[in-house]
Amino acid sequence: MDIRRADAIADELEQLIFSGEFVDGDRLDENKLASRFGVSRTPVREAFQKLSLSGLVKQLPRRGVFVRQPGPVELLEMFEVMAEIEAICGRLAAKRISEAALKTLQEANEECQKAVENSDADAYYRENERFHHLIYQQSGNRFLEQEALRLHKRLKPFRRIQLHLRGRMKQSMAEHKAIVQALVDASPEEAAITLRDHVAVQGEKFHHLMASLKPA
Amino acid sequence: MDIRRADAIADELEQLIFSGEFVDGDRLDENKLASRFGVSRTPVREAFQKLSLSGLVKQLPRRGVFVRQPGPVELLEMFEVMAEIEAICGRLAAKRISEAALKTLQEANEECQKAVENSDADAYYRENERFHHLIYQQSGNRFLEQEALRLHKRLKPFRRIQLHLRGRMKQSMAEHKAIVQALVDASPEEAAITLRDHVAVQGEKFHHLMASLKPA
DNA sequence: ATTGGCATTCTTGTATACAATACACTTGAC
DNA sequence: GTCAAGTGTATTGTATACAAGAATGCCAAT
Repeated sequence: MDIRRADAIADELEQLIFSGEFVDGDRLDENKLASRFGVSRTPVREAFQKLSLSGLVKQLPRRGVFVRQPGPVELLEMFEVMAEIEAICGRLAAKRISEAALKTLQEANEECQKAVENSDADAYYRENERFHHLIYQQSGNRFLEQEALRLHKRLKPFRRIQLHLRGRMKQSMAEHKAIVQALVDASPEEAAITLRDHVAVQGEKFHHLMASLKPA
Repeated sequence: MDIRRADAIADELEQLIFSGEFVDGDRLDENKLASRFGVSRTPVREAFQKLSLSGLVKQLPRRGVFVRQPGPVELLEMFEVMAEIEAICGRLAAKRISEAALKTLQEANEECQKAVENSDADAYYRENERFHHLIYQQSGNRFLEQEALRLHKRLKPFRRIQLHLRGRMKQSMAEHKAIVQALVDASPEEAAITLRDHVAVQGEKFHHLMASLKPA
């Protein structure tokens, strides 16, 4: 086990919420979770603190903690913000990216391409993530990078779903090409726009997907 | 005292760090703070969790928690992000702001003007905050609003300092006018640019201030 | 039958006790 | 005299014990 169990438990709980074991509105029982993880309530409570700050759970005083999954509206809002954040990263990266990083970015993109050809969704997902993280990094603003990573992580489970939509991976690749081109050309506004659209479309796809599932 | 002392302690510690009682690198002693607040270590530790997630302190496992004030570089990065976030709020608000909110915004701005005429820095600070919060709100994106508020709060102690620079309030007012005009005109890009510059200049001013103080 | 009040029980929030690790100081050897 | 190793102390991390508030169920009254 880890040195600091409270942190490990926070991660595990996060996974459990992402995986759907706990859904919106569920109360997280301190005692049950404590015995489940084989620890006392103390580290479980410390984990709750962390989760509540990330927004995954909500603490009602003297009532307990409840998992709080974003609804369709909030999700759309989050994707909108993600799109804008990535646009900022792109705008700054276009001005600041190094030649070496540009090369690495192109490599990551080629790996994406290969994954598309092999219809390997997992590989695509992995390389796509690397692609985006590189752009965050090349914004040259560590604070921005951290914020982007935070939000990216938060949207992870929702982004994954819409990857399996027909033709999405191919379309996404075309968008990547445009993004790389903008960075090569060192045109900040083009990079911002292409990245914004690239992410915004994810939000919209997801929204459509939700809408088509809801009436059922 | 409050019902939930851990939260109250988190707030108090935040204030203590902002006020400068604890400076960068200081170790926060659980026992000392516990007896200082008249509680046990438990609520103090819970408060630490919160603070570490906001980035005000850093937890080294088995070593303790240390206050972590951003250095000049990180501060500049944070202001850069704040500028971009506000630009986004402005762009969206220009499209979505209601007539009523526009009126309220103009009122807040007039209060700012009065404060400038009276050389009332406190009043200016208060109304300026209201002005910006209104724009966050009128972005029509609650999630974005929350994020903007979070960062705004984080930068509070640093923004306050540079308000006392000569002529800053007057210049700031001119910028406010341009922002309001852009929102009235419903021109998203103009709103984005004016807001970005308005905030970015704060970061630069602060940076200059720091630079002029550092050699001492 | 439904509603209001009381009591019981369960859960959260805090305090204290215990365990384990890191730091400091001392002591001894080279 | 300096460095290293070991012991002791202090501090963190976890478990348990206790206190206070909230939820639930039961009983009575309308």
